[in-house]
Amino acid sequence: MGKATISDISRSLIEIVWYFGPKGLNGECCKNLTMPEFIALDKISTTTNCAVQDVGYSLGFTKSGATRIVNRLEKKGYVQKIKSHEDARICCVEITKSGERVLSSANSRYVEQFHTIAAKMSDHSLTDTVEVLKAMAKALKG
Amino acid sequence: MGKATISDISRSLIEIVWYFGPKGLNGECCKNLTMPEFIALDKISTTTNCAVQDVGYSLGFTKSGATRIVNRLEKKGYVQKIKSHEDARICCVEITKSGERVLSSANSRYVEQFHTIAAKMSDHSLTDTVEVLKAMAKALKG
DNA sequence: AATTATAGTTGACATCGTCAACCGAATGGA
DNA sequence: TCCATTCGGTTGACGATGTCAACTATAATT
Repeated sequence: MGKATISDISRSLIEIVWYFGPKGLNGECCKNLTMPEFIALDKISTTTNCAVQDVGYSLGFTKSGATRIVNRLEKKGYVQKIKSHEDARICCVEITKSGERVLSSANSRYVEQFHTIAAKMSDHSLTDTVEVLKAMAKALKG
Repeated sequence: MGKATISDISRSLIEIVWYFGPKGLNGECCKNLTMPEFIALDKISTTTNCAVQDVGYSLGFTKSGATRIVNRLEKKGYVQKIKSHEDARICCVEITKSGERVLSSANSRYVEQFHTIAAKMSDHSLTDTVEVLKAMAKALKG
């Protein structure tokens, strides 16, 4: 038996990340929406005049990768690209009605998954758990 | 401006997952080790007579995918495959010295990243945060 | 002994993101 | 004003990664 080389916190974090990440949840947050698409769609829905590159920034993709993921979302009918009036180089990406439905549905499913897990954490209240995760997410940006 | 369609907890969880996941941390937990490889290596290092499929199970991969990731690790010199004596169909995957070094190094880097974030969470002690994450990881398996 | 189940491998394939080269539009200094 | 540069976006070629289905070999069952 090899000794357990990695620490508890690493393993816990990785398990969480793997479970809620791109490969977990059957590889899709929602029917027809991968995790990066989920993130992109959220970014688009909360950003006015969202340029293609803005999507790339929030995902850590190159501008090429940004174009590709936006195109995929467009093909699925969840967003549309509109040339900016102020600057003709920029494409403003906007979420469609269909996109909003899918985003909302993905969110529900994601939250539901989280609640299922949180319900099993007998030593921690849902509120506490949520607070820690929110604080952690906030710390990522600081 | 589209209304923010998704809930805080979804967004927080996703941000964490994205940051500590396959795409975050420069796409590699450690030089020359992707996130699935990290997980596989940990599984291998803590499992006696680890079959190729066992690696697949812990990642949620098909047996084909398991073969491929083990082969990749073997090519990098981090594991070796040994035919089982009891059952000639089974390949026991074992971590090498080099593999242990890399795993340990990836772990350090991962823990360090976590501590950097945790240090910024002024409202939550490191201990509390760790406890919540451990409990959450445990709940995933229950 | 013949059938069936299991572990693993492999070829063909789809997905996805990067890199580098490119286009067109904006901008700024001579 | 003209030209060089910068900037947003797109595209072709590519590499990485995982699945599916077909296959081999070994074990277990009947």
